[in-house]
Amino acid sequence: MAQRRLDEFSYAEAKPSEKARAEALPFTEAVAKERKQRAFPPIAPENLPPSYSASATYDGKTRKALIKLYEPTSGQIYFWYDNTEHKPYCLTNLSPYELEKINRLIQHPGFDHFEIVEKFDPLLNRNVKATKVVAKDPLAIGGRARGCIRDIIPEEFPKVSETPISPEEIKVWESKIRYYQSYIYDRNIWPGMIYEVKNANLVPKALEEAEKMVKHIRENFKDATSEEQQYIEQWARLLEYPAPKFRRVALDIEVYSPIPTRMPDPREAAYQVVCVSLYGSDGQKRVLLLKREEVREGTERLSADVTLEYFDSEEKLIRAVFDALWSYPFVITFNGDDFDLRYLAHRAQNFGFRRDEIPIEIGRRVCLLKYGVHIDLYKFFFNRSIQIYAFNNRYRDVTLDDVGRALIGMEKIRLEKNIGELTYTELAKYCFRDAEIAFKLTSFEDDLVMNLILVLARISNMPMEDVSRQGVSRWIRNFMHREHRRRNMLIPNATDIQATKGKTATKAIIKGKKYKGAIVVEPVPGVHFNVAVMDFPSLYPSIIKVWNLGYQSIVCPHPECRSNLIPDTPHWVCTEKRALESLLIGSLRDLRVQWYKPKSKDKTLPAELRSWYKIIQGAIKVILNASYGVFGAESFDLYCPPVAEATAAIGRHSITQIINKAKQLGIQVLYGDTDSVFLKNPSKEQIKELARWTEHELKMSLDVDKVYRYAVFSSRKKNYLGVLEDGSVDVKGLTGKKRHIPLFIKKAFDRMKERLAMVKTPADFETAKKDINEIVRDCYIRLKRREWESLSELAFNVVLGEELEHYTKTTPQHVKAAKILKEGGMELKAGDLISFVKVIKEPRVKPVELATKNEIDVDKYIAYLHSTFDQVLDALGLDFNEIIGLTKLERFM
DNA sequence: GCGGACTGCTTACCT
DNA sequence: ACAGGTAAGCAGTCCGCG
Repeated sequence: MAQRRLDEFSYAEAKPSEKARAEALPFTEAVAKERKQRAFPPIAPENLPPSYSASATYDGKTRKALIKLYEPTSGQIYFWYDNTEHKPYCLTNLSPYELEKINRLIQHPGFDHFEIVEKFDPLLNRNVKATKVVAKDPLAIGGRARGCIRDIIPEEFPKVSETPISPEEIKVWESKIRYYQSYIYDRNIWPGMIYEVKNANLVPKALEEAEKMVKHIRENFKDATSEEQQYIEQWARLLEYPAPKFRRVALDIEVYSPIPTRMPDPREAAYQVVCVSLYGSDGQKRVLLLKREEVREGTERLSADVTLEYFDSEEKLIRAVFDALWSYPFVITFNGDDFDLRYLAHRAQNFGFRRDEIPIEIGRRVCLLKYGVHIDLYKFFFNRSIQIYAFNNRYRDVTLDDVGRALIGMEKIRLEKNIGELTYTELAKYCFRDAEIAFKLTSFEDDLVMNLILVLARISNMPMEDVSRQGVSRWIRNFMHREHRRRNMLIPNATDIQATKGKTATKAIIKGKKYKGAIVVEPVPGVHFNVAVMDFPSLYPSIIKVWNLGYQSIVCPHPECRSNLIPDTPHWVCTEKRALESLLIGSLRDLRVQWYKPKSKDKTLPAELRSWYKIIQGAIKVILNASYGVFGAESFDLYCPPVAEATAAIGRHSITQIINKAKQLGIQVLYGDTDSVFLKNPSKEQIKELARWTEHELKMSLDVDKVYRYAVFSSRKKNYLGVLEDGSVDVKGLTGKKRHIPLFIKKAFDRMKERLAMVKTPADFETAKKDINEIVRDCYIRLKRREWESLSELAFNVVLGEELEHYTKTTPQHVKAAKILKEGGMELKAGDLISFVKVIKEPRVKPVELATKNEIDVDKYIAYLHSTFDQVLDALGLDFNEIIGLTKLERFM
């Protein structure tokens, strides 16, 4: 099969045009002048070469939806305005005749007209007539101000109705969808995909190579139903079209602060912007410095390719920064929404800049750009799903320093002085480094982050700004909404889904939870050689697919479906109509498991394509991982707890059946959690038979995920250690891997881990045990003798989960330490990491920087060492106290 | 008035 | 603002005990 390379598409490679080349030149007056002359808005010409729909928004001036197109050859953004007279609307079950009686509606300045439409109601399972209430602008439908159309209808109609009617009977649908989203659903515009402007119309650009691939992929799914194939094709198209090179600049600003520990308030913007760094993908590396009398020139230099520009007025400096913000299609910041861009915008306002001179649109929670697309990496990396599933928890604090260190091995420059006391070059270096880290966070591994955002924008149908800021439940909601519109289905209100399908029936094990979750099998303690771990790839998405789960299909209105019961629940599921979720999630799962995952590991493919496939499969993984949970999340627009409950129940049922079958086949099951079984020394035939049986009986695949040379189980669930064939060690749940424990203990644990990795046979264990004894004893003795390198090795590092005042029920140790820090004048907020050591004196804890060697409560640390090692020692037949006892003897001798 | 048993809170982890 | 299940340590409470 012929594989195409991404760069075979000529426009995918940025070939600098004359204009783009000018961008790469050092900053000159001429360049500045040319930029100032650039027209705004940059309206797309009658005919525009292939461009990416990077963003969508509503333009208040023209009252039109607006698509921001990124043309990668020139590296410019072009605006394409709607030319189809599309208008904002919502839907209601009242007739135009009834609605006409509502004076406040008819006289609303934003009201336009009514239309009668027929839609499929997924809760009633039939077509219904509805009235489309069309407005002149989006705020008329549902603005923040009171008195918008969506509120007027249920408020006023009971007053004017001839027959009594309660507000609950009056339905208003789809009034909370953002207008530009509504627009791109209705006009079938796919964010992140490629379009041309032809005769002023926006036309999708078909790429022959990509289409060939899409067809090829579809043909690989012969067993799927034609409906499923259609969806597989739709997803594959979104994923196969190439990504552009993103011309972009990373920006970071430094502001003078009279109180060095306090961040200046970006809403007041009361203090000077003293330095701004710009790090561009086009090679421009600029540091803009404000000349100040008190500052000396430093002796350190920045590298030769960085230009230092000095400004005698702050206003001019800000204008120079704004020039960049008017010209780059993508702007990268770390926390720009809440600081950098917000500060610059307000500072400019304070200077009296005209509105049209400021390139920033200040929102309540975000700061967007009038010209290009602003990506705030803080928001992106803060996203839990991104943190856990896309980056495997490699960073822990969402700070530029920690994310930079974890992902690209770059740290912030540590300052020993306050911003106000730095020399020019110290300041420049510090500020420039931040911009450099921010930029490189988007460029490492072939622009992984930019491409990931692009892929997610395509899957979720969201502008790049939104997808990079919002959570996974919004991504899923949006592609669900899009499909409702595409199929002419009414998008139900959350309250109506809940009223018809809201009840759960199982009892959760954890107090306060809504329903029962997964099964964890009691482990068989001890050391076991040759352990095969078999699991269901994407169990819950598979269940959603195979069992046709969705809010429509669960507890459907058909009497004949009532016997199609879900095990362990009173719920039944529809046998007649395929649920949207089942199709969308199921097809996405199949595509990942059967296509993108294997392709991302296929060494015969070119490296560049492989890395693109890696990004794709990672993006799908993030979405699939959340696809079950969202149904149990109240915040999700299609919240439907019985769907989540059913999914978990089928999961329990499936794994229970596997365990029974395994036993029946004579395989010992050592452990299992949710979707996995750990099998002791199974034969090839046994594995094959179990997989065959599962495929046949459960209609789901069961794979060998990995084989441990040996695994060590304690008696605790979610706690084990496994050594793979290649000698790498999986540690799961053990205290020794938890990130809050003192480094001192962690180091000893890691030594033990390394030693265990060397064990190949049961016989090897004997010497290994002796060495492990030694490791534990050594650690114990060093603690007793207070021989540690520094106190920070003894620090527990615990995240402050809440604001300090919020701890009212109890005062945990890290909060006690935090309170001591606060007394010393430290500013602390939720999310901060507290480092403390355990000391003898009340309150038994102290922030690490305030403690001294002799006040350490050594016995507490020994107790902690004990419990940490016990998790492994008891499985190895070793005893902590015996190890320590030996030591006592030795010390006597 | 004290200590052990117990519950609840909090964090970090697993799938 | 995806879910529930598990481990661990500590804070706080209750109850019995002449």
